[in-house]
Order: sequence, then structure tokens, then C-alpha cells
Amino acid sequence: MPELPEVEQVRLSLGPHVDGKTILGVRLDLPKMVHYPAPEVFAKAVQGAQITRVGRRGKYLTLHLADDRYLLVHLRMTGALLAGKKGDPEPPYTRLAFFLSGDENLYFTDIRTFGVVELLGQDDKRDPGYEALGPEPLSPELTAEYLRQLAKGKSTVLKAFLLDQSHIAGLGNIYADEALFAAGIRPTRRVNRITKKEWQQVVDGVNQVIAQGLRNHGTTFRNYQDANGEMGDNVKYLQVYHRKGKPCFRCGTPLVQIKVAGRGSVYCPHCQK
DNA sequence: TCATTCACCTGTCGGC
DNA sequence: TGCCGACAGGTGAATG
Ligand SMILES: [Zn+2]
Repeated sequence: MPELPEVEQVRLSLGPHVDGKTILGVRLDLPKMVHYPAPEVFAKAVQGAQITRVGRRGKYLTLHLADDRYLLVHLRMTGALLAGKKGDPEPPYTRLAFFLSGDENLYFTDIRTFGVVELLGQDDKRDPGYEALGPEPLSPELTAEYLRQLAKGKSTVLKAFLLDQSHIAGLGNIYADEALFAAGIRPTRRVNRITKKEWQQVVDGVNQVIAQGLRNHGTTFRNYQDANGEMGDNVKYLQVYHRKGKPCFRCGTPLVQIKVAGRGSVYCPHCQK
């Protein structure tokens, strides 16, 4: 259930295991996770390809190949990319296995099986979600003015607006709630009634919580792990997520949980306006 | 066209 | 203890 900081940590931890390695072959235990091309075609097409580097955009990982093609990977809710020594038992819930040159393999594990992989060419605009991604947190493109313009004429609630990956790339349920707490704004506020000053608070809140998540190698609640099977430490620093009924760290008021945009959302009724 | 809800899966937890 | 619904770091399709 990785969001930007978790996916970035996977990218960082995966690189040393796969950079320069050749894909000798694959085993597709759950072919439906291969969205493009058809699984049989995919299996043949990646054989012999050399991985040059691992990239990330929003919650997507890109494994670039020497011939300018790339594997586009989305971990969705419970996906993980794990490196494992040849000869060691494969990790549980392995759905796709990539057999590499060298002494390790790469396993795409996924309890809920929502994860996706595609093999794309450099100019393949085939994944609409990937193509539509908005600016990254912590980038100069993410400004109060950008968000204010984008929200003009929209009637959505702020949290749904933040979760839309075409607005900002990489926010998910945890960091959206945390960013809203940092910004002092309720998840239910209509975006067309957010002031210029508040949009700046949103930008600052998003950047702050994402930077903290990155520093702590992500948030592990239940399943998330990086390519080495390491957990993230950020859970200790969460202010509101999963703290329904507990006292606000800032004011002591019990935190409230409601459903917004179909997701559990926790906020402080005193600190967030 | 836009906003909201549902469906995709598997596992876990709380209430009865 | 056992069952059963609600829920879980996400996202596109279906629906209104
Ligand atoms: Zn408070």
C-alpha cells in the first residue's frame, strides 16, 4: 500500500540488486498482473533484456532496459518487489518471478494481487494513469497558485482533490490525512472555498509530510517493505492516520474518523478548520 | 463532463 | 469459538 515515500524507498533499495543485471527469464504465476503486452508476449520480450536503472514517478516504478524499453510497475495496495538469493526459498505471495544474471532473483509479491506490470517502449503513451500524473511533491511545479487554478470551477472535497494523481503525483491515504493535519484544514472542505493562503498551507503540509516520510524510509503499517524486506520507520511520526479517538498531539481533542472519497479519514476537529 | 461509488482480491479484526 | 461484516498505504470502470 505504498505511497510516494515507500515507492521511493523501494527504488533506492532495489537499484543495487538489479542495475546491470540481465533478465534470463520470467515465471508468471499470476499472468493477469501483466497488463501489457499479452503475458506470453511479455515473457518472451523481456528475456535477455538488461536492466540499466530504476526510476520513479508518483507511485510508479520504472525499470529501464538497455534498449530504451522499460518495465512500468505499480504496487497498488500490497505489492512488493523483493530481491532474493538464488536457492533461498521464494518469498510468500510471489506472483511474478524475474530470474536474473548474478546470484539474485527479483520477485513481485502481492497479497491482494492488484499490482500491475507493463513493458513499454520509450514513446508508448499506453498507460493513461502514468501519462496524466501531476507534479511531484517537493518540486518547484507544486505551488499554491497551480493548485488554486486547478481547483477553479471544481466542487470536490479537498481530500479527494489531493488523492487525484493527476493533481499531485504520489499522495495516498496516509500522507493526504497527514498533510491536511499539517495544513490545519479539514478533508471535507470544498476546493472552491479554499483561500490562497490555505493553498500555501496545503503545499507546505504536503511537502513537509512527504519529506518526513522519505527521511524515515516510508511508513509500515502492515505489509509494506522495501526490496531488502526492511520496514519503514515513519509510523512513529504519524499525527492522525489510524489514531481515531486518540488525543490530538497538538491540542488533546479526540481525533475524529469519517469517510471521505471512500476512504477512512482522520482529523482533529479543533486544529483543522 | 464531472463527482461519487463500486469492483478488483486476500487477510485481519471487532462485534455478536 | 465461530461467523460475518467492515476495513485495509490504490485505481479504473461503472454509475448517477
Ligand atoms: Zn488538535
